[in-house]
Amino acid sequence: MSIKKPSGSRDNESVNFTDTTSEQKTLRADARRNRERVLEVATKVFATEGLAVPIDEIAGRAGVGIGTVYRHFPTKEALFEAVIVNFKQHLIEKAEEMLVQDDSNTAFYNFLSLMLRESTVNRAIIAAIASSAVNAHRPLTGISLDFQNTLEKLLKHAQEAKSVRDDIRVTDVTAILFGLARSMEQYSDDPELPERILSVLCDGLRRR
Amino acid sequence: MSIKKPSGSRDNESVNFTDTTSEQKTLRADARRNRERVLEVATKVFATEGLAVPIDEIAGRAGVGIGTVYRHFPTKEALFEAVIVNFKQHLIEKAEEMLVQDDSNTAFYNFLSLMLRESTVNRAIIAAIASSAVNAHRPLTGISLDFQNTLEKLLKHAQEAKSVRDDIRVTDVTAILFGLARSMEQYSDDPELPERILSVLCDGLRRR
DNA sequence: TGACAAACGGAGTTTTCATTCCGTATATTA
DNA sequence: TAATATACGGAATGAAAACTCCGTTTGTCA
Repeated sequence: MSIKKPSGSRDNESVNFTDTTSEQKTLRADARRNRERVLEVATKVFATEGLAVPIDEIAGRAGVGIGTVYRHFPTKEALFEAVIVNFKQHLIEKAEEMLVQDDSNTAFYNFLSLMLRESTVNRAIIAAIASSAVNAHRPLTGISLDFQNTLEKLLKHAQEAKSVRDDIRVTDVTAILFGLARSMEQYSDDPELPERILSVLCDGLRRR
Repeated sequence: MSIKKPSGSRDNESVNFTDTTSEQKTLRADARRNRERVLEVATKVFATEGLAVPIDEIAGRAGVGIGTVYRHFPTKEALFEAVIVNFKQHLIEKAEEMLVQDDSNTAFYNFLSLMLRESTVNRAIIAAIASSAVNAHRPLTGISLDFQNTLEKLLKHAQEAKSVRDDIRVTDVTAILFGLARSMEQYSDDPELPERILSVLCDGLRRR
C-alpha cells in the first residue's frame, strides 16, 4: 500500500490529512455525477484492493478519463482522504447509535467488534484508523478529531461502568485497533480467528 | 513499505519467502567481506527505516556498488529475506533459551514481551512475523516453519501449565503479535504504551 | 609475479505510476 | 439555439526505483 510520491521523501506509509472541510460551489450536472461516481468506485476499490491501485484504473472503472479524476481530486492522496472522511463519518454515526441504544457496558465492545469485523473486508478502514494516530507533533483536527472524541466517549462510559480497566487511554485503543485490524486482513482464511482475537482483546481490556 | 516490482502484478504488501537454505561454495575473500557488510547494513537500515529504502542507498552505506549488492542478492526481496532469516534465527534461539531457563508459566509471556519490545525499535521484525503468516494455500517451510514450531512449543507449554486459555492457536498468536507489533511502530511517542498493550494482551490470553 | 577467473562499480535500461496540459465536447443560460 | 464557461479525455511528461550489462579491477594460485 502507500501512495507513490513522484518527488523526493521516502515514503513511510503514514498519511497525514488536513481534513479540509471545503464548501462546494455549484458544479455542472455532469461534473457532480462524475465526482460522485469516482468517489464511489474509489471507495470500493480501496476497500477491496488497498491503496496500491493506480489512478488510471479507478478512472477506468468509473468510466471517466484520468483528467476528470484529477480535476475533482487534485492528488491521489486527496481522493483517498475523501474516501476516508466518508468512512469515518459512517463509523461516527454507528458509534453514536450504539451510545444511545446499547448500555455503557456493551456499547464500547460492540463498537470494537464492528471495527474489527469491518476490517476483514475493508482495507481502507485500517488507513482510516491509522490517520487518527495521535502524532504528538501534529494534533488531530476535523473529522479525525471527531472520531477520536467519539471513541473517547465510548471508552469513558465503559470505564465509568467499570467494564474497562481505567489505565487505558484512547490512544491505546486506537493503537490496538489499528494493529489488530491490520492483521485480520492477513489471516482471513480462518473465519473463527477474528472472534477469538476479539475475545482475547475484550478480556484483556476488562478490569481485573 | 513493500517492494516495488518492475513487472506487472499489483503489490499487496505481503511477502512470500522460499526459505532457500543454499549451500555456499567458497567465495573470494573480498566477496565474502562485501556480502557480510551488505547484509549487516541492510539489517540495520531495514530495522530503522523500513523496507522502502532503495538498494542504491544500502549499497552506498555499505561502501559497495549496486552491482555488488545484486551479485550477492539477486533481488531486493532476496536481500530482505536474508535479513529476515537471520532475525528469525535469533528469535528462535531466544525462545529456546526461555524454554529452558524460565518456567512454563512465564516463558511464553516473556517471549511475547521480547517480541513486542523489539518491534518498537526494529521495523523488520514485523515483516518477519508477517512472513510467518499461515497462508493455508502455501504451507510454511524452512525457517518460517521452525519459527512457528518454536512458538507452538512455547504456547503448548503455557497451555499445559494452564496459563493460557486453550482455545488459542499459534495462528492467533502470530496474528496478534503481528498486529500489535505493527501498532507499536506507529505510536512510538508514548513510552508507556507498549507496557499497557502488553498487559492487556497477556490478561486477555490468560484463561478466564 | 604473471595469468585469469572471480568480483567490482555504476551508467544505462526498463517499468510503473502520479500528475500535467491542451484540444475537444457539452451543460447552461440568455 | 448560439455563445461560452465548464468539463472532459487521454497522450505526454517526469520521477523514482529495481535490475542489467560490460569494461575495469583484484584476489588467487601456480
